Amino acid sequence: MGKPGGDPPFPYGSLGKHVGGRHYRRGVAKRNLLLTPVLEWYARCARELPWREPGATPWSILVSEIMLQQTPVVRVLPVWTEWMERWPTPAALAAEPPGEAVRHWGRLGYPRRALNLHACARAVTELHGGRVPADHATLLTLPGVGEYTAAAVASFAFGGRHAVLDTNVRRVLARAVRGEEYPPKATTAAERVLAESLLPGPEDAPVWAVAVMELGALVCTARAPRCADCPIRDRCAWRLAGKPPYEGPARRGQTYAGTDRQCRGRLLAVLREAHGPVPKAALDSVWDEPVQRERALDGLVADGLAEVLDDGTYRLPGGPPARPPGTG
DNA sequence: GAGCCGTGGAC
DNA sequence: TGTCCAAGGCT
Repeated sequence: MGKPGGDPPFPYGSLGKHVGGRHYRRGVAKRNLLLTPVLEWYARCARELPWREPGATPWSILVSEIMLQQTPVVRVLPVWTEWMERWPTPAALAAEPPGEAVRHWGRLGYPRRALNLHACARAVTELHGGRVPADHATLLTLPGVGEYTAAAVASFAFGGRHAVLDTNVRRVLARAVRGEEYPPKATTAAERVLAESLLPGPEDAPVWAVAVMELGALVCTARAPRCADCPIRDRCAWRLAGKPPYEGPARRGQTYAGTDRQCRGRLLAVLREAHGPVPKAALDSVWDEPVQRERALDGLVADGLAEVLDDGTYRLPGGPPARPPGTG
């Protein structure tokens, strides 16, 4: 079986410790002029995050990526740490009922990701010999793993060469290359082509990916970019154009109060914090509007985030915690 | 492709 | 206060 979580042939933890490209950038292909300044900046300014350390396993990196979907790093850190202590391998999580993943998801948001991660653990255990797949196409078959996450895991856990196109990278490229303040609402083919064209050689591709993401997260931020601290400010098309404001349709517009989402969140919080099945009255007490409440509750059950018992009580799916022998 | 899926911090 | 945003994915 090998080491828990699998042996990463590529150490994510070494990403910040070299500024590479010595060979490839001498090649004839169109050079990525952003590569050297971004890599140097990353070596100097990258955050120290536990999933980037040398001891990180493919499993721990996969967990971090899914937790980080639409969720800030500072909120992921404590939950990721607890998960890694509790479930250091896919097999450890796979041995639990899915409800335990949901319970220990806490308030990270989008709790179906907890269910996805549990399903990932079982798929890895039952279909892939207990090891997180290294191949991008195989990663894509895992629940909750889409284009971005597959590229990120293949790149950061296994050293693959992929365009890793998250919201940070899209924003950096929109500004630096296209000269626009924000990228389009949905990822376009043009963005993928651009990201592919900027990919350095195999040796540098993973560092480049994490470095551009980090630049977007720390410097080239959505609201108040710190252009004075930017390693590519002299090449940034948007800054050189005088930072023209975003033109286009409003990019958001979702209220939250009173939505089904808020209702689902309230209901699930009750189940998470309970240590056993809860009577329906306990759920009724956290949301006044009955039609919406029933719809939301049915939705949670349909999504596999809750289940009804024969006596009409509700709980997280799959029963109580599985206690190891002798610890009850 | 648009809408949906949580939560909390910043401004 | 309300709005925007945070390492997306799925239907």
